[in-house]
Amino acid sequence: MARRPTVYDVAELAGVSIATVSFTFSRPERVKAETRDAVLAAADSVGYVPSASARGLARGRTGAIGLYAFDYLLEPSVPGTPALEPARATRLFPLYSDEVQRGVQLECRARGLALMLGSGRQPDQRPAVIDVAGRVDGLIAFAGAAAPASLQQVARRIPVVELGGLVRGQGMHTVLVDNGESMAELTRHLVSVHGIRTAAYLGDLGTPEFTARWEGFERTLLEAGLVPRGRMASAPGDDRSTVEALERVLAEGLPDAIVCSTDQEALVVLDELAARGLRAPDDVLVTGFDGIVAASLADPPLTTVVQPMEHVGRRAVEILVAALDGEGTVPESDVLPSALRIGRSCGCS
Amino acid sequence: MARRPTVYDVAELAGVSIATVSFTFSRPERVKAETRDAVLAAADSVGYVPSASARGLARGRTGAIGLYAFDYLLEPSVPGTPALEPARATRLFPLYSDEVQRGVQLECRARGLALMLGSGRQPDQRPAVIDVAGRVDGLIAFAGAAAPASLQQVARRIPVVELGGLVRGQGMHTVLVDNGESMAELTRHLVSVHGIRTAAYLGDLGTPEFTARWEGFERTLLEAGLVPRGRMASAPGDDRSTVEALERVLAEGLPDAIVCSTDQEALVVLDELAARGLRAPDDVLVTGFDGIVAASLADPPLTTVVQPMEHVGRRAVEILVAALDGEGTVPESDVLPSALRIGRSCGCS
DNA sequence: ATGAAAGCGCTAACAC
DNA sequence: GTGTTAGCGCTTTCAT
Repeated sequence: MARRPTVYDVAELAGVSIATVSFTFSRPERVKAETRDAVLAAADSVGYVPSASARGLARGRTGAIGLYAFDYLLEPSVPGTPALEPARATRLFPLYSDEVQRGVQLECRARGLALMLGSGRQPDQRPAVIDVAGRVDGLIAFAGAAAPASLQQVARRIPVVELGGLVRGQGMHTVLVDNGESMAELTRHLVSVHGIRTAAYLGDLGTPEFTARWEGFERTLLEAGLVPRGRMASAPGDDRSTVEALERVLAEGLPDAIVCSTDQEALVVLDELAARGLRAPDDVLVTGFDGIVAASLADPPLTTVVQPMEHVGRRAVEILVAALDGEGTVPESDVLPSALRIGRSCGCS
Repeated sequence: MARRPTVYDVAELAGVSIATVSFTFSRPERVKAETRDAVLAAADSVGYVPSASARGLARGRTGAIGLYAFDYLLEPSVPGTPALEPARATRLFPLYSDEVQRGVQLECRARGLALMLGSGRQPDQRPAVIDVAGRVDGLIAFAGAAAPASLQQVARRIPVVELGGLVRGQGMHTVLVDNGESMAELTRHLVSVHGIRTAAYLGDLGTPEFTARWEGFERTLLEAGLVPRGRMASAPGDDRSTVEALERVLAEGLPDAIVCSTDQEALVVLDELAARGLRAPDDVLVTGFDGIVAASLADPPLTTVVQPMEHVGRRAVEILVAALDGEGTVPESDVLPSALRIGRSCGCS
């Protein structure tokens, strides 16, 4: 590849100084029209592509924001071995994080911001989130995707929005839904409309959002005078953990309902129940959380809590931009509305 | 936000030179263990986040690749006015480009590459693709998303993979399917299995891929001794253009089949036919191209050509990486296999 | 309206 | 094994 032409090449060809070249691009109105034309012509003729690295270094800003996400878990751990059967992986796309990412992308496009995507699985030792943070003016991260300590370190330098996270200090913001109350509402539906007496919970406590869901479930059952079975550990994206959790539930005897912390897990549960000759809602009620596309397409369609996923992503960008403009000194924690969506998996017709 | 600590701060605190700090991160094995520990401790304590701009400038490489995509057209042109009714926009996600992007993302993650996302709609005058190109070591672009001239300019400096584009010179690569033959196969199916006599074509000639599709259709009809109706201009993502194209088709009298250049357009056609009391395949056969998720979910499911979208994205990254490693001096044009997928919209049961 | 020059933070020879 | 130092390409005062 040819050496990339620089401002020096353009300046020389146009017969001006590099400062003039720079001004031509950054503040065209400050340059005489004919000078500007000469510079632009020179730039075109040498194929000038400004270096974002140099510009970023000089300006102290990159003009990009970052999105730090989970490693999908769709990548095979052993190359050549699919981590997930293609059919299932395909059926699940787009997941929660994909829909949120879409919102982030759309908002970035609308604002002319470049978006840097990063995720775990970097080969080196430094936390990958630090690497991404070094490339951008502000960072959005899914809670649980990066170590809280790393994120806090980053937040000391650039604004951070942790999706579904806790605000813990300066420069840290968050966008989320009221997970506890949403899960409580869903659980109340099962109790009051479907009269369940026993319910199992499948899920994880790895993030504040997940914890809130479990607590919303537990609290509601207790309020209804029912005794929740203990939580069975299961993680979205790790189907085996979900299957094992389900097996433990079944070993204790079929409950009236199986409440899952995410749609992704609920869909696995539906599949596994079917494989055992059981069917929702006839044999057991099943619910999810998130409102991903696959949830509505499932048979039966999942009863779930729909999160405003695109909106979550857009809002995160808005908060970041405000923070970059200096308005965001105060940590923001934005709670967006979610909605119960009744499918047939809970026994409703 | 506090001033970001630099190598100088870390070096001072650790009592070493900045070179040692640099080596500690880039080649840890070249540094004595205790020195390394001291540096890492110092870095941690000041919250050091290396500047990718400075590193990129010094190294001449950014460690990121770029993906330049269309502006979705889902953004309202007049703020506040949805460009597309939410229901339809949602139903269509993920589109062809989303699935390809997913492949790019997955491959980047697997390789520890950062991914820079860019698209049109930048507020300034310089082509947005130039801006993205300045930020990365290699660029993937959807054909038609950027002006060919800009892309060629970029390709003189960094390797470029134009998805579905033509290879026009050094540093330009492409990944695509055999659009002409695939469309021909689809058309032959309509002719030989369903015995169509008249067929209308809805689509665009804006990219080489689209042109090849039209030609494959036209050629096949002529070979079968049928006279194709002229192509009706319609663009995916611009629903109004598709609706108008359909109106022109209907004004000429209902053909046996309506062949669309993309699933996205075919889905609009199905909707609009329904709105006129017409139904595929009873009143007219309808086909698409791409194999997006919404195509299989449509009623009736679309007969279409399925592109290996995720694979296209992954392959593009592979080509770029090879080119960056210096193996890619020769322009590559990679043709991936596609497959006819029979739905019910063509009249098959 | 334009130019000179001092950085921006890091890397990589090269010297020690 | 570690330090010195010269850039990398651009922006941005400050002069002119």
